[in-house]
Amino acid sequence: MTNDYIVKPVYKALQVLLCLGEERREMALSEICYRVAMPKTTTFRYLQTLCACGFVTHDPGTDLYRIGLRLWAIGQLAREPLHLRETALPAMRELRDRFNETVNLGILDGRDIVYLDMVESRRSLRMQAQLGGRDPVYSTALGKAMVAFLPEDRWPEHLPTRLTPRTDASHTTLASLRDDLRRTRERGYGLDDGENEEGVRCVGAPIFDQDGHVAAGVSLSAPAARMNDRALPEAAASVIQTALAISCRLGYRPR
Amino acid sequence: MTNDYIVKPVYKALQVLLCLGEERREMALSEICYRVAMPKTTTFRYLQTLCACGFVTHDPGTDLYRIGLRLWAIGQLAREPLHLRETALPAMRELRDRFNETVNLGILDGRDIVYLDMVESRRSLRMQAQLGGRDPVYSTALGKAMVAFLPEDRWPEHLPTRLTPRTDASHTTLASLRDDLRRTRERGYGLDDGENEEGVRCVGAPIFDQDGHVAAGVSLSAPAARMNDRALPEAAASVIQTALAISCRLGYRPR
DNA sequence: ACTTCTGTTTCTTCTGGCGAAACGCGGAGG
DNA sequence: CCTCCGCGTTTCGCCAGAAGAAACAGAAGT
Repeated sequence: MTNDYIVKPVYKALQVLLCLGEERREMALSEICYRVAMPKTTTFRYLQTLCACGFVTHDPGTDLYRIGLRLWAIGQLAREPLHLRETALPAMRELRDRFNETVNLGILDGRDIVYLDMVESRRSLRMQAQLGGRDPVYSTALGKAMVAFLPEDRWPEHLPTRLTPRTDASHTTLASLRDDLRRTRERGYGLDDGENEEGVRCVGAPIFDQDGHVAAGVSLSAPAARMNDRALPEAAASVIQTALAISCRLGYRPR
Repeated sequence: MTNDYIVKPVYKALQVLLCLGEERREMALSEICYRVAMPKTTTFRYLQTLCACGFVTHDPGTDLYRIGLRLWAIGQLAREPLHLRETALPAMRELRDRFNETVNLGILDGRDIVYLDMVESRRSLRMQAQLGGRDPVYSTALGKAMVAFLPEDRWPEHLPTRLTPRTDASHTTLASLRDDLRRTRERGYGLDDGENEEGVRCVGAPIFDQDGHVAAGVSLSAPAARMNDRALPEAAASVIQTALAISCRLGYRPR
């Protein structure tokens, strides 16, 4: 079965929907059509159709569009990540309570990670990702931890062809990124050392399912001042331990 | 501006998506195409397209489809009902705490209500709607409370042309339903007396926005044994009071 | 073996998706 | 005042591809 069955108008309209959904704010027609690189007329029609179905809401006062009620509702009802979240939550809480830093659960989606759940530090200064939000695989500990444990011939599926550094610490070449992934695999955890956001350190480890495949990842994030080089080894070991505990609850059997 | 801009394939694919979303379980191709009343080939293509974009996930083992990660993620990020929920929540909690029964917040969406938020009773036997879930306007106190305060020429937008009773207590004719709506408007609250679910009573009142338009509704639900005819007047008065408090926080000015 | 049901593929018709261009409006600047 | 620009909305005609009937392939049951 190949991809011969893509209905082009549907595919393109869904890109419009994704654009609005990921932007997380109201957008104007011009901005949307620029973002999705489609002619204005086409984008306009898709938006009208999306509005007719309740997936998008148009504010006639401002002429801005935003995600609509029906999409919100379906999103609340969707069971997609439910089992994983429930399974991971107890161990995530333990990890959070041990370090009083934020713990994230995420999975791979193309070249991004998507945050499935998070258990936040109780401190004022804490990491706060968005449930359902995304970050690039290559600049996050979560992303690197998951990809590193995939077969190498599957890495290109999750890595960009060109790197857009998010900070001064981000990787700028694919070669250095692949080295980092190999290091990640050897030591068992991925490290985001200010690559996704300046001043933030993050340690991530992969979660395996019952077939031994990478199912998700769990990470501990903190301000760099609190996760310095002395604190890192213990944090890394605990993240690995947490990921393993969750994996076993998913049916994974370590060899 | 009329509805001359509907892109048919997009519209139809979104009906497939709505079908899957509202069903809340995995479905097979045959069942979906029966539900949306489309030819198998067409439905199959739409599903492939929806899968390609991550809105639907196909399980190759079972050949079943379900709502996919990307739709879940957008649903979590969507801000659609956020302001209403935040505004209503404190008053809803007070109402719940006063009666120790479940309080629901919902809005109109076509002929249904959609549950935006809920604050649940702490008792074992309690009402439990689904966040993002739907019920028909005509059989719910929430629905009736909201529609009753719309101009009557807008009632047909929200009422079915033919009634499908959900219980023995449900309305069976449009005439009796319209009488109920007029009564609702006179007394200020809608009553679901076992019409949506047997043995459940529910009182609902409309929430108005700053322009005096119906924005939402709030309701108190309980097992009928606990909300008998002696308890009903006080509950109704409190629900009306809560709705008014929320309305004022939304900028509504009572006359 | 045959039947039934499922999902997948093929082929041809003609609908309507598509986008360039035009239109209308409001705001900013000279 | 006028002109320009940028926005969203509308028009028009071509041909790409959406559409669906029919066939195919496989699995399960009798």
